[in-house]
Amino acid sequence: MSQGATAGSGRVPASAPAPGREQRVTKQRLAVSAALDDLADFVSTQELHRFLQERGTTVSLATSYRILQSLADDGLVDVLRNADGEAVYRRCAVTGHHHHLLCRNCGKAVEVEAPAVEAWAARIAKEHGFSAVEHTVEIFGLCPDCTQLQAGH
Amino acid sequence: MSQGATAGSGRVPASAPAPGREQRVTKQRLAVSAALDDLADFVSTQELHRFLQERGTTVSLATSYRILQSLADDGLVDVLRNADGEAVYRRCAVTGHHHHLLCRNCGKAVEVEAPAVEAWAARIAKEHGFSAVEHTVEIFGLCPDCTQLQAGH
DNA sequence: TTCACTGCAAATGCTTTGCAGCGCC
DNA sequence: GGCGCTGCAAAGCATTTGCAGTGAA
Repeated sequence: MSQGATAGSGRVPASAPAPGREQRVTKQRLAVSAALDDLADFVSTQELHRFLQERGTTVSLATSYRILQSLADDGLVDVLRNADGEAVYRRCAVTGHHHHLLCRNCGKAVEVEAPAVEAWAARIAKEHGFSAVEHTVEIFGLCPDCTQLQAGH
Repeated sequence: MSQGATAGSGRVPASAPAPGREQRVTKQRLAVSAALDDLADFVSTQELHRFLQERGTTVSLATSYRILQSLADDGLVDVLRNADGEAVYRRCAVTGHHHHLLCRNCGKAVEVEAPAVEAWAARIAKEHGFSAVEHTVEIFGLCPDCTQLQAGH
């Protein structure tokens, strides 16, 4: 609690993500980006690193962590936590801000948008005088498939 | 990712949790249970352990982890992951569902209700065929006091 | 040439586990 | 009296970070 919030990325939420923040295009960055495209599903840093090794591309583990965090900070990928508490990333299908509907059994994730919730969060924060606001919204449940399995049990 | 539930506990999912699985009533177990009642909200094991220490009850950190996992295995508490990937627990039967507006600087928390959000979450889940739904909503920002401090800086 | 990006390895911090003693049943 | 539960300390792991060399612009 004391080491607060920062929602995954160990970065100070400097309110403005610096627009002119250029990023050098390196072999490693391209490799990670390409891997995310190919995987097209949530992967942990460890998994992505293993994938790159098998593919023959060499990117050190530390660098994998750094690139993934960087991408997440820039909003280019989605960050979530799997059941083991590891951070998992996936290329954003939707570029805008959105939330997730997660199956607590199989891990399936559905992206959902919630303009109403965004507005609500902004209003509540304003009413209480809060600034530099961010929010997280996650819905957990059993997806249709897992619901059936449970019922059959 | 592939392995559901057990969330971190290196425990074999023995399919049937053995009905007669008796649990000895120890001072520590009672202390943890009482603490969960008093906190009545999601706490990480570390937080709960700190809380117990401040309260004067002595329960080792390792034991806190064991008891919390045990309770979770028996379905007596809810388990979730916070933004930092730590496991957070909460007593199941919650009276009065609500969310929080948190200051990321001083930790101040304001409880807020959001009937509109509850309804939205339920609807979204239903649309996607999800059952046994729960959700978490947290808003992070700088409280009025901390906003001023930042501005003055 | 400059300075961000990398790789390596050590460090960090949460969580788990082995082992011996204690206390609930 | 037996055996599960505790505490302590060491081990395990994912993730982060310091530092010096490399390469993109």
